[in-house]
Amino acid sequence: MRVSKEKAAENREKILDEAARLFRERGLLGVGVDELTEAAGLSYGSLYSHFGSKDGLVAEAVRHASADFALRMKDKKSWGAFLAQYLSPEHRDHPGQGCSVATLACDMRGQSKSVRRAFTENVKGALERIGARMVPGEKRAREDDILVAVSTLVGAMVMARGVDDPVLSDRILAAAKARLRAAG
Amino acid sequence: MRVSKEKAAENREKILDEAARLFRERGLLGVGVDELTEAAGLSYGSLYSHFGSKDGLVAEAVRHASADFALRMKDKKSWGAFLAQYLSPEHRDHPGQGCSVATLACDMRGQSKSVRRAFTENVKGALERIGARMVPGEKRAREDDILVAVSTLVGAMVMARGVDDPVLSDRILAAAKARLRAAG
DNA sequence: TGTACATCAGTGAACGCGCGTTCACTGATGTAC
DNA sequence: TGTACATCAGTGAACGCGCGTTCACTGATGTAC
Repeated sequence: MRVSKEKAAENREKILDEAARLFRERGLLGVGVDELTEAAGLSYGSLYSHFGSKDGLVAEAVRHASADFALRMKDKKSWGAFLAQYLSPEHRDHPGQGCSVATLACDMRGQSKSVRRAFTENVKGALERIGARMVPGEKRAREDDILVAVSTLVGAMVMARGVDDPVLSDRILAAAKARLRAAG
Repeated sequence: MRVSKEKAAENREKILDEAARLFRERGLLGVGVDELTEAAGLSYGSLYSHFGSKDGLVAEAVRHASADFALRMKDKKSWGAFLAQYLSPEHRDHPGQGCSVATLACDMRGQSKSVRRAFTENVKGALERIGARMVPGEKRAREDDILVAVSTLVGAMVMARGVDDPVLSDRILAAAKARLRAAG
């Protein structure tokens, strides 16, 4: 049945929230449309009213996930505080609330142009936000320094999540943290 | 029909070769058993004679992919030669012959214990082989330096492959190369 | 060396299952009069 | 303000499709005598 415009906008936002979380937790291929809409308290048909297709939802959810993580990191203003949070076991163990670049980079394989474009925007946004934190005050960090720092952050997180050995996983995060602290 | 032991061993190896390539190209979820066996010139039933299940094949193929890449990099003896090859656009554009850690790290999400264990062995092997190249002669590189170098290599490759913007992609590789050259 | 037969690598029809998508339908919303 | 009705967000049965797996079968291999 029809619902009010306010309720419809709420429902759309709820689907995006759940999609941004579930896609980061289990990957773009790992979550089906029924589970996405059910998590938002709706039936699967409503996804097609709002987004046209799963691919359409994915493109929006990728952007939504990036905005969500940026918001969560907003209070980590210093480079040290940002690093400590990013390279923490908590971030590693809760990808659903974490960095969308680290969780979705590998999922870009075989995705549509619009999804890849959304992901690329996420990367550019992350470079900008992280670069702004690397040097206090006006002086901008060198572009290469930012690229290398983000590569190290993402690589450390991806590997720490991939390995089965908790000791090695912790060591990967700690090593990256120690190194990047010096770059700030 | 039954085939000779030599032919059976050959067929098994052919399946592993194709699986190691296809899994790196399109992900562990991106290739089905019919395609895997067809690429090896066999029918899908034969996979179950050799490996018991797709999961069984995946665990062996993950190891196989790592050994394949190690062999391809064997002649890149110096740190500089290794870096130039690893962070090249050629490596980025041909994941099927490339580093299994960079291609399969994100695919570990939701995999079985045996597959994750095989992947973790790959990571440890990569750390050892890369560490050996970082410092010429006897002196061993510091453990943290190796962990950071591998994180940066993997992160740069994962991001360079994920983004849609070829200029940004090249810049990610170049920045990591310039930085890591100094660490060698 | 020749024959009989047990072994087993490989085949492919058939299975249940979950996927993304379509579309006729429902009924509250919001508007026209 | 009250009534009639067009709109459209949301529903869920049904679709075709591809997946991983099972299993009865085939027939060349390799062994026992």
